[in-house]
Amino acid sequence: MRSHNCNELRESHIGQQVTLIGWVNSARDQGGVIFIDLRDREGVTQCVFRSEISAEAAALSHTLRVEDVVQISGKVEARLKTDEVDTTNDKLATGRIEIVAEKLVIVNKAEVLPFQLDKELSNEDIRMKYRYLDLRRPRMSKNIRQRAVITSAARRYLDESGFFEIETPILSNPTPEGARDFLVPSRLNPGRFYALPQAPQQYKQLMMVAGLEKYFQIARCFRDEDLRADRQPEFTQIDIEASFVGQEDIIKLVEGLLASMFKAGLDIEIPTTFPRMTYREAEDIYGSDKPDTRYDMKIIDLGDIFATTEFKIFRSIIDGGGVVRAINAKGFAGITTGQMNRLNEIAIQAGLPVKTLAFIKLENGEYKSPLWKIFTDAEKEAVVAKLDLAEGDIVFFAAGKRESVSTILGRVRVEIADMMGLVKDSTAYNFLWVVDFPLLAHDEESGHWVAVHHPFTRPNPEDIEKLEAGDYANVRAVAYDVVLNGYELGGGSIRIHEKDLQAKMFTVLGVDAEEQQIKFGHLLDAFRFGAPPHGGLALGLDRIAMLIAGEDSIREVIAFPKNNKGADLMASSPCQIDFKLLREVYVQSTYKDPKLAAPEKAAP
RNA sequence: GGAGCGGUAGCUCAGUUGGUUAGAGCGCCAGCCUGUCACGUUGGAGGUCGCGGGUUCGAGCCCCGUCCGCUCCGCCA
Repeated sequence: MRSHNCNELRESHIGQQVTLIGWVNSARDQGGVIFIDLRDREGVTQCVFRSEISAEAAALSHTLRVEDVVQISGKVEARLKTDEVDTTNDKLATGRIEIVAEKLVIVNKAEVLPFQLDKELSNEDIRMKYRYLDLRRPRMSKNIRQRAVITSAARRYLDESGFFEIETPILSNPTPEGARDFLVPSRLNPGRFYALPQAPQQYKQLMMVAGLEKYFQIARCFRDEDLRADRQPEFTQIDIEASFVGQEDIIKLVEGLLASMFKAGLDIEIPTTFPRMTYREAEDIYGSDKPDTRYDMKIIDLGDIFATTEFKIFRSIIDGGGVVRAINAKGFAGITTGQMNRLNEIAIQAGLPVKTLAFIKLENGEYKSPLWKIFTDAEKEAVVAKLDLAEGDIVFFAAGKRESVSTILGRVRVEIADMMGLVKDSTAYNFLWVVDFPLLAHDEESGHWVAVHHPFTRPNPEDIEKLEAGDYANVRAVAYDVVLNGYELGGGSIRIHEKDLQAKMFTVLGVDAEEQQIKFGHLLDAFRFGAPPHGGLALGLDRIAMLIAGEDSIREVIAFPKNNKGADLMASSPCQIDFKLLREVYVQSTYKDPKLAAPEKAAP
């Protein structure tokens, strides 16, 4: 069908007879001479039609329309370049040659497309409905290719590191205490259901018990939760588990893995030792467990300055074990009213107990602040010094419980960075390990302790006494997240491999012995028969591909993603299921469609 | 479940204080054009202003409701 692809021919091919096949990328009909840019997935090659060469081909070329599939045969010729005329095109890799067409076969005509492939398109409905056309656009085609390349690099790296790629069941059980599950009814077992896996967590641990030692999987995972730009109901993890390893082994492996993926995807060398930060530091300094460290704007604690303050509000908060903290948005004193309102909204949403975010700004040598008249001279001086408050700066304050203040200032920090455009270098990749996550968190709503990572996570051996003593809030886990530019790329932990410790953990989480046996019996049993110490991590492949592609939604790196409501507009899924099909799997719908349920109005 | 932004030609968007026949660019259709590469050029077609109701002499614009999309919070590794 073809002798070369559309990105192959160079000056060295001049004089050769070739056949190309692809899509009409553009047609420039000049009456006597017609230029067709022929495109395949590799690139574009210009083909010229002249009636002197082939009257038949030239006549047919007048009828070509963008996106027709055509086969063109002819001779490779040099494009003319003299002092007077230059017909070469440096924008094309093939721009120094062209095909002088002798034969044209219209393989398949294309109707007029619903949108132009060479223009950006903001209507995501239409993009998704015609996703197969959307994917023809260079940007999307590049994204999908890049994803394939980095996936392949990950496979190669793990393969070379001695990991077996092993598949785990898609039809499995619901995940206790996890996200909502997608359910699949079982026809052979009336009234019973499978669930699609949220992650292959238990299977991979059981593979370690099985003695497979090093496992990975490019694993599809499913969660029935609300969606976001970086969240899809089905997504892909690079899931990794290994035996006889500690945290340092996993960290080293993953640093190398990510380096190989970035090398493959972007041809850049990233440093293979990432900075580390404890969870506590991340929360205190950046107000997030996945801080974006491409810009500074650290949260500063002012507890020492206000330790003995007369200012009643700060006084009572500090006495009550709370904190007073602030961030300095350097050079942002010119903040607009609209931006200020936006920050207030964000702060309130994040839990700010008052209606406005307190600030101090220094403009034209003058301090402006609702707090200024309240602070003593010594406090003013200390605040200015500690926050490095200079001309043109604005400082935002929050006071209250430690966690709440972190959240508020962390969100405000990110928003300010966005408003100020602090991320100037779009090719900056700030990797970071966040370590020493807490093992447990108290869920205010249910009153229970819940696992911060998951219930199989190993408590830090130094904190075992605290676990025994019931001091749950202060038990650290051997758990770690890898973060890039404010996105969590992945997380993992060293696991519990002892039956008794695992049972103890379940008990702390409020799972009694009977329930343990029902839900986790297989795992507890497995741990009785010589389970090796093990641990691992899972990386979000979609997010990595997104960041490498420079996109801000994972939909841009997934061939057929779902929209905000989990729908595929092209295939119209999810769809209604025929009553007969439901009956076969013993499922009865209790849903009443409000549109159908509305009583018919009598015609007038 | 909540908040914000959006929905005007096939696509991207503009549309003033509510006022004549709702505009532009690209695309599309029909011509012209032998060196273009965002080709150029002449002419033309194309609209239920998301949908429903209301206010008004008059609504793309104001009000109420509703649907859809996106972003964020809640939720979620």
